[in-house]
Amino acid sequence: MEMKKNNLENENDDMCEVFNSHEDVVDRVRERIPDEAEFAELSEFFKIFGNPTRLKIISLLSIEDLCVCDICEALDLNQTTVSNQLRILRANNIVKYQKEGKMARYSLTDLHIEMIYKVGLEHILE
Amino acid sequence: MEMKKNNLENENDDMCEVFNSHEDVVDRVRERIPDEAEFAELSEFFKIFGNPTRLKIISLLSIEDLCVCDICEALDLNQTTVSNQLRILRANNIVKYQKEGKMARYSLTDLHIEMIYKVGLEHILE
DNA sequence: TTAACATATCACGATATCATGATATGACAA
DNA sequence: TTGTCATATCATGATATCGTGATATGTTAA
Repeated sequence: MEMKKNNLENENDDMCEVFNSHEDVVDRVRERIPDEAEFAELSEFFKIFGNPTRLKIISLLSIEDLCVCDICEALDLNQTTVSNQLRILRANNIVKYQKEGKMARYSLTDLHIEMIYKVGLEHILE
Repeated sequence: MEMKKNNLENENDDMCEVFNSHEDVVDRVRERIPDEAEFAELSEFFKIFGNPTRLKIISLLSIEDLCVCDICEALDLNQTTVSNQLRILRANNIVKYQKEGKMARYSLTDLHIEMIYKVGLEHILE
């Protein structure tokens, strides 16, 4: 049992016992993934895309920059809902805005956002 | 007020009143976004990425295909947790698997998954 | 058979997230 | 300085999601 650890190619490839599962494979992949903090940050980031209201806002802003009341009207949502979701989008660096008098004109932070949205849409449409 | 509806270029571009917000803009973007059902499906899809355990699994599988117990060990997570998350990933068409005797070897469904994961990671790392 | 192992499902209490009503802020016009 | 409009924040109850213990299923070897 102990000997097997040092084999680069494990001949008994179907074996997967609790204290000796494919160790070489496990060690190899473990080194190549991000750390705990990065996974936490990344999941917070993706969580933002997991809400239809926020996706709708992202979808609109991928077409053109808009003020809050235009977003409300285009989506037929009340102002509180939109404003709350915009706050979350802002806090997570997904949208930015520019004040223009009374108005606030929102836009997507960068192209990553649009790419993620579009690849996701492509995926669900097969 | 009523006349303004038909202007292609609205001269008073800063106006944004409740019943007459930039109508041309609103109408234009409203037509170009997905429908309610697609937003619902897309948000369910992205929700999957919004959990660190699932992201870790996706991250591992973007390196190579793995069986359940290797995932458990590489991530130091108990079997129930991994198996439950794999079920969710399967149900959402994010991973697939192949039975090999007692084992189940998991892999990512397609390249969209890897792309979304990697663009997201790029985004948070600036 | 029986045992051991790999994996899956069920049930549950703790926690997080949602949309929204009430209310606040801040800009402009009268 | 008062009113109105655009937007933001706060508080809340309903709902969803999380990780996990207990348990079930299915495969292989003895």
